[in-house]
Amino acid sequence: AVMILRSRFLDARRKRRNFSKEATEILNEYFYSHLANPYPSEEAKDELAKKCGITVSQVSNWFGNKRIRYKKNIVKAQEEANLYAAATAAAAAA
Amino acid sequence: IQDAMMLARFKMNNPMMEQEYVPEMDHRCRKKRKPYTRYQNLVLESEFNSNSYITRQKRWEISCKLNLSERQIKVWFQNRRMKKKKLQIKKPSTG
DNA sequence: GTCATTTATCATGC
DNA sequence: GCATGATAAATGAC
Repeated sequence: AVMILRSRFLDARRKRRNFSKEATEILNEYFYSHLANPYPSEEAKDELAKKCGITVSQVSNWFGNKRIRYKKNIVKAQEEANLYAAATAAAAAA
Repeated sequence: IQDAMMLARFKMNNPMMEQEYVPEMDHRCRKKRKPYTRYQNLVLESEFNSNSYITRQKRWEISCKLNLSERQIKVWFQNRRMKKKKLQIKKPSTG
């Protein structure tokens, strides 16, 4: 028996509020315009935090989540693309 | 369509997709993150409360008691110290 | 050792 | 019901 009792009942800090549309827009604009290297410097994080009205830690959190979740979607799309690629290759060979 | 172009551009050069161009793929052997139990956290927090830096001896003891590797104990204390620092910056009053 | 990350999980918003 | 922000394990650079 795996009784995984967790000490989450003391985690009242996980109070989360969505960012404003403007902030999300600014962050997304930076992310997609730096897609080849979506790792903002500390200075860039400071500026983004000021523009978005959030903390630098929140900016780091946002980019961390954005990178991993974007990559996951890309991986799924890649599998799909490979599937289609294999099908078209088989069709071409035949 | 448009996704294919974006995908191609993404795969071209991106540090996020290291597995695309790194021959030796050590990233796939990465240990899956597994949350610790309430008891494990209680023991670890208790020890951290007495000392933020754990000794080799106590690390071995706790490792046996909690069925965790010494490396996991070490990493837990490292992360816990970072957490403490972040909390102190957040609320410096009577930290 | 610190510290910015990756990744999974958690907790909430809607 | 997932999207999203925050946190907890785990890795790697330095």
